[in-house]
Amino acid sequence: MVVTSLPSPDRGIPLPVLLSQAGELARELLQRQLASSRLRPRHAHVLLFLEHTGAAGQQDLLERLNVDASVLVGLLNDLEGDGMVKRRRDPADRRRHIVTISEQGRAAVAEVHSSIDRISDALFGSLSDADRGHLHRILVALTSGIPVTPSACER
Amino acid sequence: MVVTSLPSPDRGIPLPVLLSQAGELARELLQRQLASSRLRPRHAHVLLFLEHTGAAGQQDLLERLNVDASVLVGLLNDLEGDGMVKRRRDPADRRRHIVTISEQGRAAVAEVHSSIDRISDALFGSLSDADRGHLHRILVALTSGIPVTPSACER
DNA sequence: TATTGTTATACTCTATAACTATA
DNA sequence: TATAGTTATAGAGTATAACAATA
Repeated sequence: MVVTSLPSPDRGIPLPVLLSQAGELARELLQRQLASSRLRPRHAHVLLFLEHTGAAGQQDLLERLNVDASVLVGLLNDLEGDGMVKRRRDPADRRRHIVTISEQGRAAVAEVHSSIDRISDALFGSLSDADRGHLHRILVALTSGIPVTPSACER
Repeated sequence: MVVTSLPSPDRGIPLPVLLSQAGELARELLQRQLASSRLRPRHAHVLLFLEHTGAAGQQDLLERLNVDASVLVGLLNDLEGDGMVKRRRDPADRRRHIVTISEQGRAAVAEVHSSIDRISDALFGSLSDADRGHLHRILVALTSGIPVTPSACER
């Protein structure tokens, strides 16, 4: 008997695919948990980033959050309309907007942390503290590599 | 001086948010790497799942891949149109479709593995083998919990 | 001429509801 | 009556391109 194609060894679901699927899972839970507020996951990301940077230019934000400039404009319009962030011109370079988080924004981000604590249990409840630590350390390493340069994966 | 609101302790970016962002990163790289073929990430997910199950009902697929039934129909139409999967009625329950992967589908999924190997290096190149192992084990644990029950995160 | 931010628009992805056929 | 699959359609999310202001 001639075997025309070798049976492919089952390598299982590859790591990047698992990561993508787990990320969707986390995003979905977060979205559902935030639904009661008027925040979507991206809004939460902006607030969380501003919480520990205090202020940032829009370029910084879109690079770190990996969103398009036009998308960020919409997010900031929403957040500014609700008084959670403020935009002001950078005196040193009047093209730039410096985005800051307001007191109201800090209050909202505290709620976000509470929401996230709840889904953390649902997501990571089965993980040991050590595993949570591992995961956190690894993900920080991965996401600190953002933004993705298009050339990063071209052969 | 009266402090009207306590300075919120910076807890950093929470784990579910990091996971969501890392997942988007992986998804984006995968999408870019698959762009040369006619496959999108979801198509690849279907093929990868069928590769190691051989055959599955559409209900199994949509639960495992966490996609809507109508979305799955479109994906399978694409894949079947390209001869990568086949649908046949389940004789035991003629409502069900049993989906199988074809030889051509197995060839395509081999290409997918190659594509993924390339982005794996870009994504996880900075990680030790031990960390990759940790991550794999943890993500398998997380994604095996799919599907998400809506009640899972409701207080 | 390049960069920051904005707007308008088109495209993709996904979810919802109604439908067919089988059980 | 309930379930598997399909279709059509609307909504959300995102990217693209043209623009204004500033460097």
